[in-house]
Amino acid sequence: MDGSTPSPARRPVGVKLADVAAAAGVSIALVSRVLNSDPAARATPETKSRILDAARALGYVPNVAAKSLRVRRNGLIGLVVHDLSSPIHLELLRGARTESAAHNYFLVLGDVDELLDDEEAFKILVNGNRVDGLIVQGGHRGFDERISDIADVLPTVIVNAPSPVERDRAANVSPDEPAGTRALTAHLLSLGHTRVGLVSGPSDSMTATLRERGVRSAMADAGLQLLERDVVYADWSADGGRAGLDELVARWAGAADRPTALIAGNSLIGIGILGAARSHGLAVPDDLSVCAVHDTWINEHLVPSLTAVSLPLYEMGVVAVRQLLDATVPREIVLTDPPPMLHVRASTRSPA
Amino acid sequence: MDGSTPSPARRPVGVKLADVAAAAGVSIALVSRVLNSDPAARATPETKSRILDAARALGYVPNVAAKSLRVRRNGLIGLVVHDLSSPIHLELLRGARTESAAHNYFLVLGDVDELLDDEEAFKILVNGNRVDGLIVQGGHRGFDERISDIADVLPTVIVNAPSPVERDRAANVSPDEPAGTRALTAHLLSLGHTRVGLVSGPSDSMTATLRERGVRSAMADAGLQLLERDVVYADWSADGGRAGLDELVARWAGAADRPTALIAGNSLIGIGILGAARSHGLAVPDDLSVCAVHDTWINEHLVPSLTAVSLPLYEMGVVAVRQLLDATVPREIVLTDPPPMLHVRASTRSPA
DNA sequence: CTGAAAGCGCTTACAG
DNA sequence: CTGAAAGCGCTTACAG
Repeated sequence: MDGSTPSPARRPVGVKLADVAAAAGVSIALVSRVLNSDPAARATPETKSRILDAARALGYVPNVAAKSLRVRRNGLIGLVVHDLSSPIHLELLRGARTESAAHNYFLVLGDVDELLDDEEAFKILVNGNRVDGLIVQGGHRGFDERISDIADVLPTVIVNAPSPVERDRAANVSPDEPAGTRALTAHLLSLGHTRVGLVSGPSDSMTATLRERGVRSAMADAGLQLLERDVVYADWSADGGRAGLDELVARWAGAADRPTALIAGNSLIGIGILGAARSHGLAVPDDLSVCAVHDTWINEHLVPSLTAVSLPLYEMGVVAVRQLLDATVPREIVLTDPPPMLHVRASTRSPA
Repeated sequence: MDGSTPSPARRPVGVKLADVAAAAGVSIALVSRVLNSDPAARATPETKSRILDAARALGYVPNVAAKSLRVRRNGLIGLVVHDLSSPIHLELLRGARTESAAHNYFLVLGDVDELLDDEEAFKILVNGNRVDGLIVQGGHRGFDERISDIADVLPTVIVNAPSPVERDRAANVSPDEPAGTRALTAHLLSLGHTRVGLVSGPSDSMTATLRERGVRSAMADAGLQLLERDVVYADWSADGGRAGLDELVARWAGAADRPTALIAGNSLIGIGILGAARSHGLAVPDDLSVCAVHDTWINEHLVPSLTAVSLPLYEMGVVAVRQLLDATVPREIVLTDPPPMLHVRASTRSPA
């Protein structure tokens, strides 16, 4: 709630239960029961429809504050993410929003960094009965530590990245990360590449670790391995991808041999690699194949268009909401369905 | 509020005013006054700090439902947009979110299409005292008609596109659209182009009309004009941009002359044009300069990188929230500050 | 200045 | 089965 700020003009009070009751000539208790289709309420069909008609005629809509004060539930789910400008979070957001709507819930938006900065906002959101539950995006250095405080007081679902909270206190919903990079690696191997490099996310990121694991496992399956000198860690950004390739190219300078294909830890890194490759005079895919985790609409429009694997991020939002609303016990869910889907585009081909 | 769906486990009730009052040995009325820094409450400094200490020690956070039932205000602003996946809406969302947070308000998300489909959700959001006010994105065929219903009961700010609602009932915040395309046009003219084409948005879009007007006015200033055969209308999408260029190229087939530069109605259209140009064997910028409205991070990474003008969308979100929270009278605000900013990149150059 | 009390609009045991 | 009444946790005239 606010405190400091002037407020919008107060609205006129709307139609309330008492108005409907008066119009229908019954008690407000009965109206409440009928409107909430309480099975105990067995008013005659005629009375029932009189109530329903009156409610409709008056345009009755329950006052959400009064209702939630009574039932201790307010129809709001908090969604707390890292960075709204990433296309990744958008898919999550869309999934969560659609599923919430299907349950007549609305989504309240929070931003990790802001919540860390503004303790008051944090408390209002978490302790003020502001929301019925919270979906938080894990994998943020500073915020991960606070998740446990949240889980103390609110049903909590951590999405996107495993977090340090004990398994029985918060649910966890994440994509099958290794499966995604496994699919990318298998694709490259099937093209005939035998030496594959990785521009990973930050080395302390659990998500990055899982993705790297997928690459390693697919390589191992083929009797190959990911060489240490073919792996570099970078920010989850285009600049990170650019710096990552710069670093690899520097390593290649004195070497006899180099990878013929690169996997990017996410699509932003992939975009950065594409740009950096041009700077270094490396033609993609002729000199170097490139592919990335996350399929966003932009991949299609890059030059060359970017081969990528899509993770079920929309579904992650959907499942997170379901877990919050339906589940009785916190669970750890790895989304294996739909499986990661490979979108082959122009940035990958057989090695020269 | 929900009705149909099982709900998350009820949380234990938290610390309430009565607990603080008991701990401090005063009435709950006094606690309420001190905590809300009611100037009338002149408890001795000692009492005051006893209250404050007790509240802090117990971790008191006001119950938002009870509070809003009393004061008829709930600290929530609804933001209703067309399509969450567009980078344009994201900037608006970010601005609105940040400014809301500064006022201790949270944002509740709505989707235009979904609200049109789900009348119940619409009523809860609009009539159920769910939010204190609504920021809606104008320019949506179906939804624009509903805005007037909303403005009847809720403080309303229309952003992004002028809407048919009478000026005194809803505020209006939009960028200076003509100024944006004027800047693009002036840029092209300064490069030496004299015939400029336009792949506009839909012909029935007010935003598209305003942007077209900017092009015309800048051309007129230079004693030139935008020819009808150089204008084509398209969806606000990459596919639209692609179709737009296809159409223009078809027109050029039999013609002696054609534009040497194209302005795209938005960045998605611009991206589509870039792709279509490649298909048609047109080199950008050598054969054709291309630039667009809206500067998003992706423009930098396209090939060639895309010259664009940025509109103050973040600021639009900020101003919309301020208008909602502070203003006493609905206003029509055209954002002239910051002015549209031109980002010159590789997609524009002097004609051959 | 402070406290007791009313009341915001609902739901839900509890009687009848 | 239905209604009268209590109560959810606050704020705010109204007395004192």
